[in-house]
Amino acid sequence: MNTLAYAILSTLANHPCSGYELAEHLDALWPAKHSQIYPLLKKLHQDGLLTFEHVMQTDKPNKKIFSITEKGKKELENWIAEPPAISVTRDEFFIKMYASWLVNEEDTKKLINERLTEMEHKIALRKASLSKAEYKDGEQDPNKLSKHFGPYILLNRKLRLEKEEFEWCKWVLTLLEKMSFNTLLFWFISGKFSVIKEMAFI
Amino acid sequence: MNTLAYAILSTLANHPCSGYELAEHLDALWPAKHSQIYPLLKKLHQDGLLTFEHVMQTDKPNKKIFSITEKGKKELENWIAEPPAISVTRDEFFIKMYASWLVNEEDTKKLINERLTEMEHKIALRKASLSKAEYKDGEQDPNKLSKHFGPYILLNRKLRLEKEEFEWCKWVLTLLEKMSFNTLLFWFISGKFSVIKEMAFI
DNA sequence: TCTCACATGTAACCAGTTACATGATTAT
DNA sequence: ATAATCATGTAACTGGTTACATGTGAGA
Repeated sequence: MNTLAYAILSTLANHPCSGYELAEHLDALWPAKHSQIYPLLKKLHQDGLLTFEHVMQTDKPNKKIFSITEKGKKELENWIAEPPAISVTRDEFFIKMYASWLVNEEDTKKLINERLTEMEHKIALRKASLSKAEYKDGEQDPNKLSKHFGPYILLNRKLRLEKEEFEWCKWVLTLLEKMSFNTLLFWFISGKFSVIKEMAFI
Repeated sequence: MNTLAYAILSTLANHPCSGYELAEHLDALWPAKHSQIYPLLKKLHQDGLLTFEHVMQTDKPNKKIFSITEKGKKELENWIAEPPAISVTRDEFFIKMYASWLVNEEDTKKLINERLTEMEHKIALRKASLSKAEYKDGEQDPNKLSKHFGPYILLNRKLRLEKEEFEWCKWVLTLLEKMSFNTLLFWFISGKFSVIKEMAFI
C-alpha cells in the first residue's frame, strides 16, 4: 500500500468513479498518470479494497466505475489516523530563483512575471470553482462531517497557496527594483544599506 | 541532465562543497539522498560540468570538495532562462484532511494540532536562520545580484509558506469548532446555515 | 565500548513518467 | 478526413528510496 493507493481510496470514498475520472481528481490530491493508476486499481481490486461495475455508454466509450469496499474503508480509516509522512515540494522555479544571480536581471524578472501571470490564471480558476460550487448541507447528520468538508478546505488551501506565491513574486520584483543600480547608489550615499542585511546561505 | 543535476550545479555555483554537505543544502531546494547524489556527481564530473579536489582532514574523515566548471556554469545559465516545469507538492496530510470526514472529529483535530506544533517549530527555526545570518553586501558589483540573493528570497518564501500553513490549520480548527453539534443546532434555529455553503467537490 | 556525526560509495527495489497500443464517439 | 475527448491498458525507462557496506574521529 503506497500513498497513491490511499489517495485513490479517499477519492472513491467520496464518490465512485472511473479510472479516467480518477486521474483528473487525483491531480489536486496526489498527481498520477493513468499508466500508474490502472495497474494499481487492478491490485486494489485483487486485495478486495474496491469493486467495479461495467457501465455501458452510447455517447462515449464504455467504462468501469470503481467503488470503495468496507474493507477498503477500514484500511483507509486506519491510515488516516497515523501521522503523515513529511511533505515534499519539487519546484524548478525555486532552483531557478536560487541561482538567478548568475543570469542577467531581465531574465530573472521575465521568469517572475511569467509566474505571476500563471498565478493570476490559477487564482481566477480556483476562485471560480469555489464560488461556482455552492452546496447546502441540509440532509447531513450534524454529528458527522460532510464529505464535502475535505474538498472545501483543500480548495481553500490551494487558493491560499496560490495567493501567497503571487504575493511573494511581487515582493521579489519590488526587491529587485529597489536593488537596481541607481537606488543602490542612493542608499549608499544615504547610508541606508539595511535592505540587503539578513541575507544568508540556507 | 535531470533537475537534481541543476540543483547540484546551482548549489556548487554558490559555494563549493562535499557530497555530504550537498545533501544537507539540497534539502531546501530539491531533496535527495546521498545514494542519488554521489553517482550523479560522478556523472557530472565525467561530463566536465564540475571538478573536485581531495581535502585531507585530521578531525574528521577526508572529503572531496566539488566545484562547478565554466562549462557547468554555462549549462546552468541556459537552463535557468528556460520556463520551469510545473511544480509538484506531495503531502499525505492533504489526503488525510480530504478524507477526514470518514474518521471521528477528535482524530482530525489531533492531526491538525500535531501539524500546528510542527509548523510552530519550523517557523521558529526559519526565523532563527533568517535573523542569525546577517550579511552586508559591501564588496558586490551593484550592477550584479549578490549570490546571497537567492538563498535569502528562498528563506523568505519558506517562512511565508510555513506561516500560511499554520494559519490554514487554525482556520480549519475554528471551522470545526463552529460546526460542532451545539453550534450547528443554534445555527439551524437562527437560520444561519451559510457557513457550509460553497462546499464542493474539487 | 559504544554511539554519534562525518564521509563515500553500491545494490535492490519501488514510484512515477514517457512511450506504445487500441478503440469509441463527437465535432469540425 | 482528422482532431479532440473519453476510455483502458502495457512496456520501457528514469527518478528516488531503502538497505547494504565501509570507514574515520570525537566524545560520553
